[in-house]
Amino acid sequence: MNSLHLENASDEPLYNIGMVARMTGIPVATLRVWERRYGFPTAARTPGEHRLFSEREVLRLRWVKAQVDEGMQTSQAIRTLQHVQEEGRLPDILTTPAPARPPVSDPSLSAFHNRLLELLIDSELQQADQLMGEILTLYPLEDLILDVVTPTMHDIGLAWLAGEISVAAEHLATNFLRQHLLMWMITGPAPFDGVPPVVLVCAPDEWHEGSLMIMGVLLRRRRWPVAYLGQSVPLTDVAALAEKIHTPAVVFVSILEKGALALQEWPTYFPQAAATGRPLVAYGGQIFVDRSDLRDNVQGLYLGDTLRDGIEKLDATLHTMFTPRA
Amino acid sequence: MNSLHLENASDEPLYNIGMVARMTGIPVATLRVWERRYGFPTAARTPGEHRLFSEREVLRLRWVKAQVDEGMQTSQAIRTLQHVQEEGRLPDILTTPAPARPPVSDPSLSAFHNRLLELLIDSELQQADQLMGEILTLYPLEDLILDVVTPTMHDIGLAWLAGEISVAAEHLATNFLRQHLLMWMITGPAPFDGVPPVVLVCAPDEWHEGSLMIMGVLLRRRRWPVAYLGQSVPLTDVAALAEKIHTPAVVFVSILEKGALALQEWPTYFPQAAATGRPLVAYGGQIFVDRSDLRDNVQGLYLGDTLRDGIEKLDATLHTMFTPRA
DNA sequence: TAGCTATTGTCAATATTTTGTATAGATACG
DNA sequence: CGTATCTATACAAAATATTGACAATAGCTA
Repeated sequence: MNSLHLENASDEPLYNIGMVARMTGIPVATLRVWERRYGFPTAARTPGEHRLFSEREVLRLRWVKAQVDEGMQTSQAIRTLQHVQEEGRLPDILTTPAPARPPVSDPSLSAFHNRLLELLIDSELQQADQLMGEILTLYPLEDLILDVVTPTMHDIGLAWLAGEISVAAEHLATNFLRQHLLMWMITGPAPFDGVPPVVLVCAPDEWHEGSLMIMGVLLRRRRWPVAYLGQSVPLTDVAALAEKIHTPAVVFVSILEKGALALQEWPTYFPQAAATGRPLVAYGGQIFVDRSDLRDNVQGLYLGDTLRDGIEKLDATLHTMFTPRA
Repeated sequence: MNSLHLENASDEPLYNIGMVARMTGIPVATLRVWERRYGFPTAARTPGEHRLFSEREVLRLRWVKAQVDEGMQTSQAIRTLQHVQEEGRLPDILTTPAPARPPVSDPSLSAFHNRLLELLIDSELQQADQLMGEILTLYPLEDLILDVVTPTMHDIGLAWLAGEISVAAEHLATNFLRQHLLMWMITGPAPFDGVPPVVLVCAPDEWHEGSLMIMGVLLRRRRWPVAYLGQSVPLTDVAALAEKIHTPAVVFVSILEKGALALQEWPTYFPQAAATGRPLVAYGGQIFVDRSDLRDNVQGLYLGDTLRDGIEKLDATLHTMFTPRA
């Protein structure tokens, strides 16, 4: 049993008011007056009536502070917080820049990964949902995806291959993760204005869309609009679509050798892109990591061996080729 | 900048007038004078008589602003909005086309369906997104799904069959709609507390999940938690999962005869459900509409010939069987 | 064309609310 | 004992509410 009880740990009364003021940047007097006027934040009391705030309350305070700093009125921010919590919606850490970004390779993220895997294998969707929400209050979405969702998807695939979980459990878990990824692909920060969407598509004869979806989400988070095609589409059709919408880039992902081989033919269908480099054609996927020889025969930008490398390289390249206006 | 999730617009009074002015670009004084002159927008009040606007009201304001920016008179835009909302019908002003006016979007659902189809076939994702947002300012999500999304999905399937659109365009359009449906399935009002999720799954050997996704969204909108399995899962596995999570109901959908025939066998795998009626087993899908004889050999609750009937019947039955606490 | 009118956004003046901060006396903590 | 925290009250700056007036525009009429 994994011993990570975030719920309990963060509800524990820990910090006195001065500490909280230093942690959040909210003056002591303000904290008190907020409590009196709005009933927020709530705090346990010592026998002598001194306030003790929990970790969770500090997070909520940070969120409210962030909203207020962005111009929202205090009462409104607190109303919104409470409304959002009643609805079970996550506060949009997604739209507001993460304050004081925690270190990237935080060991607790791998603990979250194990916990999420466990919940999904047990088909505990509601708890899994809650866990994702909690992770998002602590870490940016990008880290959640790269360090938690990606390994979890991978492990579920393995468990299914090994016959350790039923088809139903696998479908349920996969759809759970897929739903969240697809949602994140269409929500989030406003996309760059006047930029046509980047085309994301599996290689021909390729049906695994996991890493493609993740690339889609990461691109979208970095404000590139995304046209998600998903599973296997003939290269002719991709080329026609790319030309029609004037896409800045086409991204292919392949897991299987068959798809990688088919990709070698892309310049035949995109002569213009092969000659001029526009639109950008990029590719990646596990098969190119395992079989580096396959990369030699595929033109275009190789996205590197990891998703992290991939999104960095793609984002950087797009930014050098285009200068999107906000 | 605060980005509103159009899909979750609620009636909760949240935003003060200054915030609304920033969100909509309508000056504070104008908002007040509109209220005074036209009775729109409406706003709740704080104990001190300050206005509090809901998200939905912000969306309505955005819609009106868009119409005004396109040249419509303010009073007329507001009249149109109110007319549409109260009677679900267009005022004559719009049905008898104004001479030489820039085209104002026609707020009728079938018109929206055609417009959305057109945009998706042309791969105009951003415009399609905007259109869905507009529709949601005027109609509830349930109408958008049943009267716009469903026929659009259907027509895209037909266009693809007829070879009128490329595989790429079809994938793009389908994924666009799928993304929105899956998002709506995991967002929305807080689900009933303490109720295990309803299991949604395609019949065996059935790969079309369109109407299943729609049922999922509609159920979720009515606050039933949903476990979405999607495509073809063996009945054994479905039964095991259903038992494990103590689901209140299992919903099967089938489009093809093969799936409908396989469904006849479900009582073998769910002896308890067949005997006691718990969990509820319900089914539906186009094949049962076309071939009513197939219904005779499938036990369980038949959901009726339309999605509208289906959700009503399912919701009602679930409510009689269980009394969820809020 | 000139004049009248309805529509519409903006502004001004004054009163009230909201909100952060400051002060004072008492109590708790270590 | 010194410092921190408690409650309660007071106060000033910013935002909002209400009412009435006014200028610009468009459409209509004589």
